[in-house]
Amino acid sequence: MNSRFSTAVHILTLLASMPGERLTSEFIAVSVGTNPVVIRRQLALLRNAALVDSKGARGGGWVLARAPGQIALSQVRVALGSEAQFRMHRNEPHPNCVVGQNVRQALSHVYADAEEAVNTSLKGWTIEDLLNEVQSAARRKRNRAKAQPASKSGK
Amino acid sequence: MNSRFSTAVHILTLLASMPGERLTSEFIAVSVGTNPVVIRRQLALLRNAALVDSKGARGGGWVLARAPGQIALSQVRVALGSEAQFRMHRNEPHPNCVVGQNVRQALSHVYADAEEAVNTSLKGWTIEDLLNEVQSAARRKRNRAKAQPASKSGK
DNA sequence: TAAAGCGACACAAAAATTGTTACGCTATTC
DNA sequence: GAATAGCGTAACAATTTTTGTGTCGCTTTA
Repeated sequence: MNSRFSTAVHILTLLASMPGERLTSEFIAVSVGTNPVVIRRQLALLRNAALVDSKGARGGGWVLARAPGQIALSQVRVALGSEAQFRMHRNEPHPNCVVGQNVRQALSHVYADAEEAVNTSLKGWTIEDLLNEVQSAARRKRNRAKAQPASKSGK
Repeated sequence: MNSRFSTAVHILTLLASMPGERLTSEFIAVSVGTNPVVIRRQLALLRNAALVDSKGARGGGWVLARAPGQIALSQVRVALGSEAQFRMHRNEPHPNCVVGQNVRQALSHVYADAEEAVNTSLKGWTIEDLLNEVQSAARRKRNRAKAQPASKSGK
């Protein structure tokens, strides 16, 4: 299942946090804690959806293709093609089993409904929202650390 | 990824299609096309949620614990504990990366929202609905076959 | 013209899921 | 009351999916 979506949001938020700068896949990979090729794979999909822009060669790298507030998480989801939260079981049912022969089709309606619900939900969040949450969480941590310089050198 | 949910719905629909009868895990396994132990694993979870009832020993087997119209797919989902459609990436982010250190927490809000949306959607479907869909699909196929006894002996 | 970066593919490693075997326990049935 | 059908469960094997790596070519900037 898809931790890919999580990674993609992570990357986009990172790009949003350093506006204007072109980040290389290697830099991103170090921040995220994985391999540059993994990053490129993800970003290639996001580029197809016109969410990011890449430039090869020296001085190249990645930037957001639009304002963070204009990137809804539903778009990210679609871009990744990760719309398969539900998955059919692929067993060969017994030929005489009426249920087995037809349940998948019935389920596909259910799943289409659920997908739509998820999408609607994700439409309510943008990369800007995420960045804000991340930054205020970081601020809270800093304040807490300053208030109680308890453990290691108040860092 | 969870094709488990699909399997569980399949099983429940099968039980609903033969009301009153206790089906053995082996019978179900043959219908579904898998191993009895796999079936039991699933049904054990559904039993914990009081959706089905089992009886061991001779003459034993499984039945629905309530009317098919009283089993919502959201309950099935909860019973299976399959509420992890989204998964966090588990890479160790760089210690200095503010985004990496906080994005998971931010995402957890997003995911909680989405889960709720899915649940609401699944509440709208019951096993009875599925059974009806399955049965009318089967009926349609039969009629089509009768209308054009084209291929193999009009079967 | 050399180096930095992306693009893409093939392959390796790891993780998660699914299937299988085996054995104990319980309640029927004869 | 003994044999048998069937669940309960755990351990293990096989498969599938996901993630990570290595490599090499191409492009652009310095």
